[in-house]
Amino acid sequence: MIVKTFDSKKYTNKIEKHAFQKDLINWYDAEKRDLPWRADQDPYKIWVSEIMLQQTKVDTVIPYFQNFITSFPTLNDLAEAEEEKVLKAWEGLGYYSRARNLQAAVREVVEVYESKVPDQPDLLGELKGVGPYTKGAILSIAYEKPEPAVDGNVMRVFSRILAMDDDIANQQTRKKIESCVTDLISHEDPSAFNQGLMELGATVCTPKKPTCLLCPVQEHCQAFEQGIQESLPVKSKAKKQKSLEYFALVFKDENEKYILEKRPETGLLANMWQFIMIDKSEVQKKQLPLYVREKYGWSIKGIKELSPVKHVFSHITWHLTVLEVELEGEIKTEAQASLMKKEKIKELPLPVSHQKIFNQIT
DNA sequence: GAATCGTGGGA
DNA sequence: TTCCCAAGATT
Repeated sequence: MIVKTFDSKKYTNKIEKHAFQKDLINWYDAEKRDLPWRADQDPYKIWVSEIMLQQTKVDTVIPYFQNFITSFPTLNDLAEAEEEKVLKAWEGLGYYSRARNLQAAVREVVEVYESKVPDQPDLLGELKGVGPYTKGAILSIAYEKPEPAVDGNVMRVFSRILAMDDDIANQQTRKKIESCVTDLISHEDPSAFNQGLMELGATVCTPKKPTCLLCPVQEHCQAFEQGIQESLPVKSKAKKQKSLEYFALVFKDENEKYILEKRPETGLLANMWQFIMIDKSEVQKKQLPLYVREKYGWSIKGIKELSPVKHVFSHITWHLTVLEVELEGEIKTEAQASLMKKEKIKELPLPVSHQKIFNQIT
């Protein structure tokens, strides 16, 4: 059997390890930003912050983190909370499965590990939503264990430090860089080492126009030495996204009540609430009254067209034609749909696209 | 391995 | 406008 091996030493041997560690950690200790999740080493709070920070900027996360910890101060509080309250606290942050996975994992920690976040890599990595990066982040930051925590920042920083031209869009590259970090990580302060790499990537070793003149590890950087820092890391481009068109129907009855439905528990915007959507390819606007009568059994008194909503996701763009539809008679809603007043809607977790619709309701 | 899964901000 | 980007994980 042939096993492909990656010789990380081929890269990391070029680095003066202890000087690199010292320069990075001293810089981090002096320059690190004062962020709310750096107030203490509570594994639960570190965990929450790391999940929120996935693919999300620090400035965006700060208020969500503050509110989340106020609402769910401890692991047990989160375990006992209603899922809908958790989703509401996550509303607007995106990637909502993060919130559901976090709560599921926290419940497992309560039941299986007596409410103590595991400090063993294998056990921690089995929890829902805890992948290679988050596992390493919790272990190093909360438990001072010398484990790699390789995110986009670290891949960029290491691509430059080591002058690696591997495509960072390739999954395999993360594993290679994990090996390199394992070679170089400080065993005296793995937390400052890992966070220092990320802090450096976020503030100095930026994707475009890195400020190498301010870099604490400039003298250790192979890319800077070769003058190729602007062309690293190599990253292949994502393909173009699809476009989908829907009617978004704001059904309203005689008592100023609106009809919303809960989305399926898997897939896009799982378990979030929304106004009823109909794929435009299924029905034309003229046919709507007939369609609504056949599918829902409701009679339409009048239709008013509101402003269209365009919403861009990572891989899809929604074009929503928004229609406020007055219904007559008594309304019976199906299992997953509910009739409710505006005040009630405000308590439900809505994706941003449907907040845009809600904000148009008079 | 490639797709899926959100959102807001900046160049 | 359009594109890229941000402390990734899951399927």
